[in-house]
Amino acid sequence: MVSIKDIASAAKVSISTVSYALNGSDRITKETADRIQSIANELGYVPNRAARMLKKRETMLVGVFLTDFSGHFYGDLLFGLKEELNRRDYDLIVCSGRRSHRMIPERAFDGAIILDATFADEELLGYADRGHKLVVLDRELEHANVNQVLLDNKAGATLAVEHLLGQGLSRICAVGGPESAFDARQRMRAVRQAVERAPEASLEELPGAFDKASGYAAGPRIAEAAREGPVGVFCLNDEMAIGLCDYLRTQTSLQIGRDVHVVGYDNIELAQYMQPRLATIDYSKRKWGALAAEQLLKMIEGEARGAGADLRTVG
Amino acid sequence: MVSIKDIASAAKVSISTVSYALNGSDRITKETADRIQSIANELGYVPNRAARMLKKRETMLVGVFLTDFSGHFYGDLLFGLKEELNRRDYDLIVCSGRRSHRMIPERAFDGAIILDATFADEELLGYADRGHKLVVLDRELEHANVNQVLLDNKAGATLAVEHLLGQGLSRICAVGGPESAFDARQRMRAVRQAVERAPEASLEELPGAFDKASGYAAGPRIAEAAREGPVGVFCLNDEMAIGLCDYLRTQTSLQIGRDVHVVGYDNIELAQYMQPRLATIDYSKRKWGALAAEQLLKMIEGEARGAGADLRTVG
DNA sequence: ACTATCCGTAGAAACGTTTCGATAAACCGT
DNA sequence: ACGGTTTATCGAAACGTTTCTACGGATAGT
Repeated sequence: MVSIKDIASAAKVSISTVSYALNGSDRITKETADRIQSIANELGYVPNRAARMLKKRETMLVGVFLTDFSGHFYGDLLFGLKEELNRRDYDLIVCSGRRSHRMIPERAFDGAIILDATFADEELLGYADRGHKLVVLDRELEHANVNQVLLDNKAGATLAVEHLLGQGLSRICAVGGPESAFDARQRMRAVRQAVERAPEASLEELPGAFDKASGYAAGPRIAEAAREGPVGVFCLNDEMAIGLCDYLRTQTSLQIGRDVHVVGYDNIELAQYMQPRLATIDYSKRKWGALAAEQLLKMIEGEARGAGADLRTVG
Repeated sequence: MVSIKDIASAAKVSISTVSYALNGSDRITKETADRIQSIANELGYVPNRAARMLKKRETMLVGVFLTDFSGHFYGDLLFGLKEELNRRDYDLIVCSGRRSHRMIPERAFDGAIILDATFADEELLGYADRGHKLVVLDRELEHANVNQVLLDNKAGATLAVEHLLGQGLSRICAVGGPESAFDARQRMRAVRQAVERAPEASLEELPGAFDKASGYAAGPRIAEAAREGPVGVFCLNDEMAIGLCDYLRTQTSLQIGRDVHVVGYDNIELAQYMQPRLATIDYSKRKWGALAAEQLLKMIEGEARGAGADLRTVG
């Protein structure tokens, strides 16, 4: 593999000159710089990322951690993230699985974005304590090295319940999320408040885990409730709503939109292709991603500047 | 950040001893090794990935390149990939976008898996020429450093057409893929052959680009054809099939499954949630991913062994 | 013309590992 | 007790960069 050294000997200059030239330093005359540049191109030189990482102590890489690659949820989010990072000359890397967590302490990137239930809060705090920069998505975590990008879960869940109440439904079911999920707790709290505010509305809470299976599992209880008249169901995310619809359609003769009104949350791509189209709470995932990137870069570059890279002893 | 050096001085041994101990070499006595190990744990030592990459000239990382993160297609594939790689102690990294291509020549990973239309064949061959190991998914590319993992597109497409013919449909439409896509060409060729084999079947080919929009765009022509009796449509992938169904449902009164029979390809997750469920050609994406991983590792590790890592002059 | 200043380039150290070869101590058999 | 072998540890070089400091030559000022 051709290295800076090869260019140096080909151009009959020192390796430092090559380095300066290739990085566009004005210490080098334009002519030598151009000459070196073209020799580098000729030889097909590409800088070695590992060496640069090691020396500069920065990677220009940001990792995003997802619970899994199933992906329905993440397309737009990742798009937003990537765009914003690329604008600032960073690259995005997507990771999943417990194994890959170690890339954080190994300094494989300059910062990480966490949307991954396999990270415990304590684990994240541990990384933050050691100086790693993190952004957590829709999770509560207080630390100088952690930024949070939260959704307005309260507003969204309230909207969902009011949508159901507005259709004249007074018997509301809510299918919840895992106890550990911050956003699930926020949404459910808002549901309770919204139902309480309505004079004669009633609420039944059903357990869930944010996956299709739990929506399906909630089916029987909801079908039973629907025997006594139309019922409004708010599933705390779309996956569960889809699971529920699946149950209702295949295992009962209840009609969605008449006997049972379902509303989900997140507006995943699948939602719009359901028949009938699933009612859901939408928010801009792209913007969410861009915001997360911005928060992370603020921490990364903020420190780089703050550390006084340009301090020099004078006189 | 704590380095091997810190451990060395804490343990009052040389850094080489620490390195050997931490890597489980039998040059070091068990007692010292244990002592060093526990000191490392105490100090919270984590090896620096960049340094190790630089020195060992390997990353234990594999990159997979996708056209975009939209994701419907990739969940299971990535799962299969990741599982297989993890079994062999490699980590998986997902990348997208032209910018990130450069990570290949920069040696950011030991090999890459390409399922990304933004790579031109020549670009890939260029990398391969420089010694980078690649696996291309459903793409034809001959090179010593490139392995291909192909799908049996011919069998799948034949199955799809025969499914339609078997339902008594004799007027077949096929919505194609981009001209540059190898799998699209293979599928379309099989379609033609299958139709020709059927005595009185006719085929109409419509252009497409593997996205929902092109399925939608094919709608008017298909609706027109359906006025003269039921027609069978094979969309060369599910995305287009879904786009077509969307058109038929919203813009016409034709009934899917009666006036128009649609079959797709890939069995993406969305397919099973369509109403009615989309007929499609299924294959194991998980297995596909595992196979790709295996092919790549064979090249990577094959070379490592072949290069005689264990050759030693004796006598 | 002689020193002071500046400018372009070179030299060398450092980043954190791995690993080859060397070295000193301990062991063995006779 | 002595050479020879083994054993545990150490020293140093190397991976490919970046970047601080040094240096020599040209230019400019008086």
